[in-house]
Amino acid sequence: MAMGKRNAEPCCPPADQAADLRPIEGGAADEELAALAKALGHPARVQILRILVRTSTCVCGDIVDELPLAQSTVSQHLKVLKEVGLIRGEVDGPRVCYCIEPRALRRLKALVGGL
Amino acid sequence: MAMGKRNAEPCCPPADQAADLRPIEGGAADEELAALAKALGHPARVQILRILVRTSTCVCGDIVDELPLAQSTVSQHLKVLKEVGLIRGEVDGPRVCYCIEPRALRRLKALVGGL
DNA sequence: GGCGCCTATCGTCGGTCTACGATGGCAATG
DNA sequence: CATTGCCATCGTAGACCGACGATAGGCGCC
Repeated sequence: MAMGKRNAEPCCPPADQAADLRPIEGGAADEELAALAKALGHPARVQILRILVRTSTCVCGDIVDELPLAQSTVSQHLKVLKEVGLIRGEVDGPRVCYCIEPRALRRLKALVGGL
Repeated sequence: MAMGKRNAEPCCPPADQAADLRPIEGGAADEELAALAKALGHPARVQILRILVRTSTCVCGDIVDELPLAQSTVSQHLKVLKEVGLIRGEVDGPRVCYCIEPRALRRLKALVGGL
């Protein structure tokens, strides 16, 4: 099992289209938007997010090469994005594949759009 | 002069509808989005922004009363929002009126929507 | 089994943020 | 002219963030 398969979608979510029912304003929404915005509040993380959105598939070990930062620093930025739920990381054999979490991205757009 | 006048628009921008021509992606856009997002990355600032958007007119001295923070702290949050251009503050006699900057808000929505 | 690659985590240092009280400036009021 | 109200700024203390090197762990390969 688990031969060298590393093509398109070993981890990307299956395009769920369920609408988000949480409110778009109020105290809880304020804190949620603030948390998401804080995660975006760094150029490197914006860049990482863009890379993941652009490829529209999971990216494994190539993210470090795209940024002028040390490997540990990139790992921490990935951790921040993962903690707010904007990205997902799954182990695919020897490497870890990161992909975007479309629901969280839609949620962010909804919260910002609701301003 | 200047009796209790504090109604609609002593400072609010005249609803300019000029489209923003700056690019929505690339290195400069990344830093711009990161700066805007960092300014939003605090619940108090999200709340302030919502207050200004809700009233859709300038708010003078009532912002401090809406938040559970000291006056100096609120002033600093206002300064952060002003430095990224999301809000505008103009002196109106004895008090200072804050209002939202629709262009910056539209720019933020465009940048987030462009993800 | 041992080696090498890739990633996460730890520890640390310097810088920034957040919160507050205290202080100072400015305009209107008395 | 003195006072009052409103806001900005300063100074400070504690918490957090961003960056890095060093270290540890998991997996494939020889």
